[in-house]
Amino acid sequence: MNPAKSSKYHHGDLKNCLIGCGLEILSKDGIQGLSLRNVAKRAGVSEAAPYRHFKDKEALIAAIGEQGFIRLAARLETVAEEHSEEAKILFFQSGLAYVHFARENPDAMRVMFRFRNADGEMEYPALQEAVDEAFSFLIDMVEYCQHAGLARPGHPMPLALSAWSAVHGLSMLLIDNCISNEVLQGIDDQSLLLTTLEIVLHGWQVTPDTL
Amino acid sequence: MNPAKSSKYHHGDLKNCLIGCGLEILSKDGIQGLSLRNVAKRAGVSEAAPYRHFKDKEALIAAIGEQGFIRLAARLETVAEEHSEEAKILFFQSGLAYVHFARENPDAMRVMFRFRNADGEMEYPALQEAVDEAFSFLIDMVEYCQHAGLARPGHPMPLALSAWSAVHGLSMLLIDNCISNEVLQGIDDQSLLLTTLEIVLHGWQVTPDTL
DNA sequence: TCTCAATATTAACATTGTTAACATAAACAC
DNA sequence: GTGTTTATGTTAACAATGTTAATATTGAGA
Repeated sequence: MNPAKSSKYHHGDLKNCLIGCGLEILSKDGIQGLSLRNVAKRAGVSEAAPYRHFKDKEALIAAIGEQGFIRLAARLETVAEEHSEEAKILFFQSGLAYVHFARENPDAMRVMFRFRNADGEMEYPALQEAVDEAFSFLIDMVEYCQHAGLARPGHPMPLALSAWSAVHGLSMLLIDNCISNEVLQGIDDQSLLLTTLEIVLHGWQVTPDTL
Repeated sequence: MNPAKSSKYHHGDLKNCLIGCGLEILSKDGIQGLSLRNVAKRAGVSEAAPYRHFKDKEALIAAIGEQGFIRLAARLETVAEEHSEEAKILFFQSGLAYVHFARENPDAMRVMFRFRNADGEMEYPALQEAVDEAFSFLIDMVEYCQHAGLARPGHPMPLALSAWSAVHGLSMLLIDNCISNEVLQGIDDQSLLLTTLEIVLHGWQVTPDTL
């Protein structure tokens, strides 16, 4: 009578399986198609099974977001390893990697940045750690550029946030399809991205007293 | 028997009323609290009444997003009128206005940028017009800066998109509370915003052959 | 005044998040 | 091994929500 008696009653690794299934559904049908029941069905368990591993739907989405940050951080790490010899190239390749990740995982990207409440409190410490790791990579890169003379000395934080803002903003505008073909008018978005990065890098050399 | 017989059976301006009520709920309870039934209840009509004015929930949200863009465009227009004498001041004030708008209307902001499908097609022409108006303001500002010698000459589009990316990205990171107090370490976010704008403006002077 | 289109209501249905009550199996004490 | 406990899973039910069908009310124009 039971349709899947061959599989164990206890899944074994349901938690990670649910995260994986959630990611697949997110890629295929977007956030709209991501229901707990869908995820459970894809994982081959009953509709209430996820509640043994996640407090509620938001907690599952947070775990999916965490996975996203881990993958983004890993990608940036790879870039850092491959381009550690030249600060300028590292800067551009990092920015490219960020935007490419966003375009390849648009729904994951939207999910990743949705988990702080109004007080700035983070309810999901694991997600926070994943964010921190990605952010510390950014700070390292800024300091590397400072040592290489590509950026003005001083506190790296404002420089880091300006670069993050630019690549994050461009990523969001691209995945939200806000930059339409009519707007681009023949400019391909690869060169658009390079121009934006170029502008930020050049701007990094300005000293604060310019204001 | 009818609880509100005093009010007319026909509302008169239900469409705009629903948009207004939707905006209020969005500001108060966020996107989570925005259900069609909630909006209808606040407008004092039955749960199915909205369907005489909007195809579905998404269409109502699109109308709310349109309102958001109209308000943003109006705010930028005001800035343009007040600071038309000095390109540099116009640039900074525009950026400040964009980010302040986002921080004052975080949920509206998230809703505004959610309405293009995967093909880049916009299903809501009225929303598209509101976006175009805000974007044309941006182009005007870039050209003004070019004439004032603040930005390199040439196609204004890449410059416009770099600035949009920076202020949009910073807005999103701020309203998503991604820039925590530990990260800021005493840097107030007003100066953070100014630094980012300053970096973009300085970067605008670089010529493309720098690459 | 009569008719019709616009607009609103009520009732119903499917989907979904969530919980309670119960079932199964793995881990562990004896 | 045997029995107990704990972790993990299932089924059934409920409330909230988006949506539609059938119906009612009203305003506008012939």
